[in-house]
Amino acid sequence: MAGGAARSVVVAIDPDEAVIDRPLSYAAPPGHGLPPPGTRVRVPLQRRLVWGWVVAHEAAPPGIRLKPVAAVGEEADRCDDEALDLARWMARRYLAPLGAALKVVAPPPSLRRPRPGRPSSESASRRDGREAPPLTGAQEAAVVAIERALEAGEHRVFLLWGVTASGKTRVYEQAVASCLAAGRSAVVLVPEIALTPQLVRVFRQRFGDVVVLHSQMSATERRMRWERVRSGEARVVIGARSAVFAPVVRPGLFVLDEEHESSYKQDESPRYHARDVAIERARRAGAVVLLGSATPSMESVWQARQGHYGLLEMPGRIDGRPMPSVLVVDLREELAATGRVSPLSRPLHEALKRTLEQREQAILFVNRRGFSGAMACRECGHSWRCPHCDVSLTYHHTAAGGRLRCHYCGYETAMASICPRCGSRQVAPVGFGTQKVQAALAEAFPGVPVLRLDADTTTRRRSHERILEEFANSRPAVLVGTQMVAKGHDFPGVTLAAAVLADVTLHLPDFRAAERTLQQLVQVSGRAGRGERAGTVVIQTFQPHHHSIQAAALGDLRGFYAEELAFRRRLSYPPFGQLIRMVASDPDEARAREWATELARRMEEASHGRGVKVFGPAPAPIARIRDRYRWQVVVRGPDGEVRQLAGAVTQALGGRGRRRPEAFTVDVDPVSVL
DNA sequence: AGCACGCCGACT
DNA sequence: GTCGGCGTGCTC
Repeated sequence: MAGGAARSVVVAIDPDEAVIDRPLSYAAPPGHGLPPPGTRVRVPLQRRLVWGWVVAHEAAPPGIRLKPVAAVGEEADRCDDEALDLARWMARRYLAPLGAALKVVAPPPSLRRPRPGRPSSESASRRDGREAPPLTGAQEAAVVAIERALEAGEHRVFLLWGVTASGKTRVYEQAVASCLAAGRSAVVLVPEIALTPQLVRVFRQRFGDVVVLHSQMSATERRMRWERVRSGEARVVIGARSAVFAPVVRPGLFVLDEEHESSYKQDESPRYHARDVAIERARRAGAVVLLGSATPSMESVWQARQGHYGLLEMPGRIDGRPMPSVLVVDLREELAATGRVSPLSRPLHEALKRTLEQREQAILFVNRRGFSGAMACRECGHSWRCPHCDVSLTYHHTAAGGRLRCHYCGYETAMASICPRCGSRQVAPVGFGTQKVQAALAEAFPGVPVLRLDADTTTRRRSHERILEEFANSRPAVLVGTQMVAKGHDFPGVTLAAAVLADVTLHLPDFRAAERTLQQLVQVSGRAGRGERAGTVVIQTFQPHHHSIQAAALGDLRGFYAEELAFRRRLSYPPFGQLIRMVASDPDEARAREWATELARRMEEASHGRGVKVFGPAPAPIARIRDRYRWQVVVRGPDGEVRQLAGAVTQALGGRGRRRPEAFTVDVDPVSVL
């Protein structure tokens, strides 16, 4: 480059190719100008070539001979300015590397050139005009409010707080129709796409060309669908978390169904929350966000109460159907009366019997997969633990006999019959998981189909759908499962829903424990009585008077939210303050500990007088996973401020000096501090 | 002195 | 992720 101010490009390296914590500078490719920001480029790094994205231009740093960009990617793989700006926002908002943020907003990699013009296997013709039932008054009111905002083209966020079976899906559907009528596109997010085939069917029938995005797609398929969205050919997208980045043309509406679900938070870098990303995209595009839930997050309820979100309430079920009646079973009394704790208490057994005799269906929610909780020795209390993680092993029934399995690293070993510590043969699994409940049901109600839905039964493709379909077609039948049974299904034949042990989530050392428990119980309850016949709910617990359980039983959500918000305010927890969790992990415990200690010291030092509180350093609640020791620091403080502080401190610490731990993660707004 | 190995920091 | 530099500790 001859004389003058030589310019160079700043490139963020694709984090899958190399983990580089700062962008690197390169000279223009030989014989070309500087590729514009967003361009995918291949650049030399040491002795290889890696992919990255141009993120800026700058004056070439003096005194360094820059290597030139080796190749420029295709125009179709370029990140447009909108996506690039969103990535920059995410990197700041979540203290994530820009490369990681770009990875999720960029066009998915195209392996082969997509054949143009060939319609994708899923595309369907438009079938508008389906006979839809008329809207209820509450639905109508909600739709009108949303339509007004859409017509005005203004950015608004609505919280659609409707009890289970109040018909929220119909509101989404109408909102999408209005959005399309306004010439704009809509993105509908659901917690897990595999669990919502019904929603997809309804939307296909109504809107025809609906693009579904999910993680089990091949790369080619994903790219083809993505292109159809970007071109404006498809204007309705349904998908899980990552679909929030769908490159819709003129976005007008973002819907988040079950907005309180923690699956909207990505648990790897960039640790974004789809709700926040949707709101940010909508703000930039002048679009509407519709957050729907029967049990909204504390954050959204607070925003609505502050008047920042419009509140749309639907307090009754469609067709005036009654809310189910709830029975709380005190397991302490069961224990006293029967001398043991069975997953099926006498009242639950009775309720199941009635339900199955009437050829109706039941759903049982169990908090733990596998057969039981920990394996323990009755004589000396010894419990079997994973040699690689600080957790108990869980007993599973398999074809190969009893196995003890670690739910964190997958370690597995044969079931023991003798205690290694005291030699006793009195060793048995304690507590119960989905497998044990399934077995107990099969024994108590021979001949009745008992289906199980959990992480162990849904490893294969489409297994979710198959299990749910089989359940839908069997009467009587029981479905047993982990949280996935509670998520938004609409089985009109279900008249009984039960939480087998409601307390489990209450014991977690997490400030959201009460909120989670309430949400789970209300969602479980919501599965019962959605059809013609009224529903019954059974909640089994050792703490029948806990406010989460009482609120779920009485349906007193207002009371619960008021109480819980007061508690959060008192302790400056979200939504009244922001949390950031930082975890250092390393095979060498001292290294993890020392890093966390230095981090806490610097945070403490920098936080003076800024209302920031530092917790730790402390071993993480699960202090070791896969032989990595984990030490954490949690900071809490005013929104934004604490983030800025954590950003500055981690960056300073990341410089030279102390030996870095093998992994160091920063989680802004963690869903749990576990 | 010469060399293998593991650890650590840097990568434009 | 992957490379080279360097210190440690062993061998010739």
